[in-house]
Amino acid sequence: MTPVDTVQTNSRKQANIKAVQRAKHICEKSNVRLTTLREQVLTLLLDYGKPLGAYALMDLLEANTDRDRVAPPTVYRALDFLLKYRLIHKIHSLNAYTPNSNPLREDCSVILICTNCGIAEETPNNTIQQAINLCASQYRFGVEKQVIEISGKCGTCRTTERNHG
Amino acid sequence: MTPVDTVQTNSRKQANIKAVQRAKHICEKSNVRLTTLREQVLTLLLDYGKPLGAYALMDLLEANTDRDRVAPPTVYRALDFLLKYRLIHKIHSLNAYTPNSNPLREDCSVILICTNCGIAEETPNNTIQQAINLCASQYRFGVEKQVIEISGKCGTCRTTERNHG
DNA sequence: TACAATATGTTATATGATAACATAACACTT
DNA sequence: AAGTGTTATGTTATCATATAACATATTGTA
Repeated sequence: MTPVDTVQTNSRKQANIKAVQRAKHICEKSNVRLTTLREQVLTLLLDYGKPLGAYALMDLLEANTDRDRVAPPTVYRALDFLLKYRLIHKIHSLNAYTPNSNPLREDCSVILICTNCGIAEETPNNTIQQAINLCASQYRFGVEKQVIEISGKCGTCRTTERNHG
Repeated sequence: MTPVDTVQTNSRKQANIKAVQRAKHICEKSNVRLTTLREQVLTLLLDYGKPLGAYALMDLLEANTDRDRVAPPTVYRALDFLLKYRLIHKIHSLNAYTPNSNPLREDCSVILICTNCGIAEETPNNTIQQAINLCASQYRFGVEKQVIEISGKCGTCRTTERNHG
């Protein structure tokens, strides 16, 4: 697979390779296969560095692999698999997908989405998790899934704006 | 407009009428109009009692008003207006819309979505809001919008399950 | 009334996701 | 290695959600 056309530091490249290796280990432990397709999708998401929609992923698959045509079910099935094993997140407010930086973590992951640069940073947060659990218990609500997506300007973009614009 | 076909207690009917009145006041203060279409959409959402998708709303508009055909842009524009003035929320994890039970409140609204009965309950929550603000400030992230959607079983459904099933 | 601004109607199309069925790859048994 | 069940992918069609672009109508105001 040819590398996607984004600027990547060497350390990020290394981190992405490690993320794929971790994914492989997780799949092995669950006795499921990180097939070529699934690995390609995960790698594209890691390398791109920003959330990608399913159709953008289809285009990248066609551009960066030897596949000629990729139909929607192909990529959606790969995404479903990666979601199931918590290797990626779906960002509902963007209809886009992004790697899960820590698939084994159980608690709440908050996603900070920069409306300026498009980067979505994930952060574990026990405080928010506790607040949600308390809130839910007050309603006797049994939590199964939670979507926490914060949009705004990231620190980097805010600093840049202050200096230039 | 004929009432939508759902069971409604008198107190809920009254509450919904008041919610529409509040919406009118809010629009007056902002010098914008809660037109017939917009009021119909808001009323349908209030009466239905559960989140509704845009296309379901189109069907209900056709069924419950004297409109013959309602095209997508018609309902989406009404939804955009109601969203802008915070009279409704979009639930991203469902692609559906639900009334905002307190349009004037500024802080975080958490939405508890029951996967069993479909009811989405909204709850203001200062604790979660503070936790989010703290989390964001640690990343020097400037919050503009937040989506907090919790899915699971509501208290009522859990009680019913315990007794019957 | 005439005008500008706002709102709605109408047609077409973009974007996101899945159903249903066919084929291929894998993994296990004999 | 051949057969068999399971898992994964390919393929076509379609559903579901949302918007662009332009036409017409309604409203508020000079």
